[in-house]
Amino acid sequence: MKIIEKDNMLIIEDIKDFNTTHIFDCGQCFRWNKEEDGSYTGVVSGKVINVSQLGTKVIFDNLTLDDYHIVKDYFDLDTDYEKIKEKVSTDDIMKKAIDFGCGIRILNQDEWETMISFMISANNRIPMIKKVIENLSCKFGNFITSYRGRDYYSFPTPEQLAEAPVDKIIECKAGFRAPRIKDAAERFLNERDTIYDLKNKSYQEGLDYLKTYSGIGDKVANCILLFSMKQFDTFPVDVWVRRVMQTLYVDKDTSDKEIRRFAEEKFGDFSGYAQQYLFYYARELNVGKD
DNA sequence: TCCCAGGTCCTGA
DNA sequence: TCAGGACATGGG
Repeated sequence: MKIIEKDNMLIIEDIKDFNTTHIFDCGQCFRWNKEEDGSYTGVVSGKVINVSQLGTKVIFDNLTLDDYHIVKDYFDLDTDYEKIKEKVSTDDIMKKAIDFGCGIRILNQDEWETMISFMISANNRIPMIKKVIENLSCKFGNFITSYRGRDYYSFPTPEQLAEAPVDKIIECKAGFRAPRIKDAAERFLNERDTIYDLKNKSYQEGLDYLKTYSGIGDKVANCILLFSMKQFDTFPVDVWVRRVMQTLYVDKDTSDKEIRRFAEEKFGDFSGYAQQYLFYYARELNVGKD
């Protein structure tokens, strides 16, 4: 892997297991938008970044070498995905799913943003989730900059959402989730340290803590643990994962809890990665629907 | 009009 | 512990 800085761009050559489409469209993040040229623009650590890819060359626009640590951490660039794919390739189904979603990386997202984003995901569609998050950012976040003719705002801080009236959060189309979002923001102000320390705690400890929030159940808690707290031994079960699992692995009437147990036993410490490959595979190919 | 979405909460067995 | 209905919102 070679890193070059040029004209406010960071260019990484010979990158392995990195595919922008698969990374941004596999449902783990909601703030990246595809540009007309096929690149993606999003907000990370309060910075607007554009990512484009040509084979094994990835270009991060609007970024300097001083900020390399931001993308290194966010895109998990130090992790060897060859090893992960090897561990997860336990059967022909997984081999197919990995082949299909090759280049997926599990991003290291901010805990606070991930908590609120997945609370919004409950009983919601991905385009709508993105819209609500965008509305919240425009209304309560800070203006960052204009990029390619579009205005970008930071994700609102806990303070900004704690101060927001519930009816203004409802105006962002958050629906019945609005009071839960406000409650979470108010709690976060006092429990910030506990939350940012969960990545150092056990999976079970994190799960139990997160589920004390109104609006965070098993599925959402597992997504938060996986996508922002480096807990990879978890297997969040949503409608798509339920479908693909019931179609390819277990009986039709298997409960979500049993599916999760089955998968966590099968994939162990790599359950989260397996789940992402399966989710993307199921959703893109409509596995189990109809 | 009805069904459904990266579910959760509440109620009643 | 578990099944079943309610819950905002918008697209198909």
